[in-house]
Amino acid sequence: MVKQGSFDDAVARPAPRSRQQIQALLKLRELILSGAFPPGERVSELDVVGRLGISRTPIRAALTMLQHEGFLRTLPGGGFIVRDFSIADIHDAIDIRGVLEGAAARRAAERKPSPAELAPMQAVLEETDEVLHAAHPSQQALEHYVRLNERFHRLLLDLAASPMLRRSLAHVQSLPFASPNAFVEIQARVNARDEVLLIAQAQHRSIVEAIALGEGARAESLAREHARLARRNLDLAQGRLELMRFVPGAALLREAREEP
Amino acid sequence: MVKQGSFDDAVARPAPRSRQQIQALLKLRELILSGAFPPGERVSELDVVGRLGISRTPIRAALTMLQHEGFLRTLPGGGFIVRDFSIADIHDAIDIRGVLEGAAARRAAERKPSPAELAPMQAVLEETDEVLHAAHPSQQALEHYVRLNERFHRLLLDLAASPMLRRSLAHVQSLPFASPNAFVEIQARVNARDEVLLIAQAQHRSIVEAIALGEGARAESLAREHARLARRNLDLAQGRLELMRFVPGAALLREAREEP
DNA sequence: ATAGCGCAAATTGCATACAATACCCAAATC
DNA sequence: GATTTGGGTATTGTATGCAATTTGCGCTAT
Repeated sequence: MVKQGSFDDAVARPAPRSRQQIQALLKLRELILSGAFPPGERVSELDVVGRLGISRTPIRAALTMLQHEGFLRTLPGGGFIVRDFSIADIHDAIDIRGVLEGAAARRAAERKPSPAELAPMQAVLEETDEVLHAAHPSQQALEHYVRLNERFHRLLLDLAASPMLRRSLAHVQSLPFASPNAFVEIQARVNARDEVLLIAQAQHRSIVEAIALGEGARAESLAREHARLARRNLDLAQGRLELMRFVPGAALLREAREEP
Repeated sequence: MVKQGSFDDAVARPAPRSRQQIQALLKLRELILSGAFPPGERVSELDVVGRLGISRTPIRAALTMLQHEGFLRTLPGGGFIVRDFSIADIHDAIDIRGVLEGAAARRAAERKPSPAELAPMQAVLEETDEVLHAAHPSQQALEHYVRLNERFHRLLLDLAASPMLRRSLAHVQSLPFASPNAFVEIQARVNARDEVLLIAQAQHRSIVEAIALGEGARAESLAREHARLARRNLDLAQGRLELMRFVPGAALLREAREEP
């Protein structure tokens, strides 16, 4: 009934088809995210060949994939350079994620899903409640929460039943700091009592309620506001270097320099 | 002041860096859109090599680009297959474009651009008025309108000053039937008196007005509604095969078959 | 001293040989 | 007769040599 997957997850999974390509993609992304290739530095194919011990062909493929994911820019004369990101870029990405998830929530609501269809989300809500209330702050509980959070957002997207929305969101979230879980780690460190997580959970509940009632506009604005929580967590970490280290892709961040 | 381009137009221009890749991409896309490779058919590399007289390397690059553009899907065992699209897919793509352009309009309004910044849009509005009122329906006038329409939508995106929005919209519009100009041709054929174009122009005016007044919510809903015009034009053509031929990418359309 | 020109080195783009893998059909066995 | 297994074929994945382009440096001339 819920026709989906039509648009292919090829954007989400960059669909590397062989072992060498997979290895090259994973290792290279890891190297970039860890700062081994600083932003602004040119990434030469032969350089990567030397570091990974893989021949140029699969490495070129991986470079193109990383370009589509947003980590690399192409140079006019050919070749790639590592992108850098400003805080404004992250704000921007989070906002667009909010717009898209808002659209997903609206479409989910307008489809008026049956209780049976909503059951998986309800289950996530309840399981999250247990995690938040039973367990005291622990790394394990946090990881459990992260998994549940991811599941919630995936189920929301499923309910929207929109291949194009799926494709667009996957594209946006290929940037690590645009994912729904991007700042959970930070928020847990800044606020041991998980206050923000409780707020997030309340928002999840409201979104599901709005969807169940078919209240599209409400669902949309709630989902948008929900994305703002990530911005808030980011702003909390702003300026505190010991926290900014936990921002995904922190190595690609350029601190705001050259202010008048 | 309007920081832009940060996110790279690499998604818009798939950034082929050499002549062979460009040729392969353009010719292959042309072949697919013209129906030379019917939907569902596997596109073998050697087959394309035979048809285009270009070696496998640039052809592989072109194939992956076309996959990212949405025309091809990857097969589990490797290789590509031509995608097909349903009317529902087109509706979906148009809706998401509406969502994104709505977000663009809102952000433009919330930035409260100065009259100087809005001048280019005002100029487009006036020039479009001239085209719509002076000229009687002619192919030349229509082409002029198409150019102006494209300019309007590009300027709107510029005003939003959001790299991520730019990237996402480019991604969505890589599918030809998701572009703002996709159905202008059809509408002109179905309704010689350009009624719909007048409506579109009125909507353009309202959007600019809302932006100028800083009315974000109004600008957003207007832009969304504006995208619905494309849907309406598509629905007008629905079922009339002599019109559906003019839908961009018509060769990739699968008519709704196997209904219960 | 500086600007412009030209050559050399480095780097990407292209082509192709070779390897690995998936697919298909046929044959044999249960 | 159905199922499974084997091999052969087709197709994609990988590596690398060669060509073309770009970049940067040094030399020269003004």
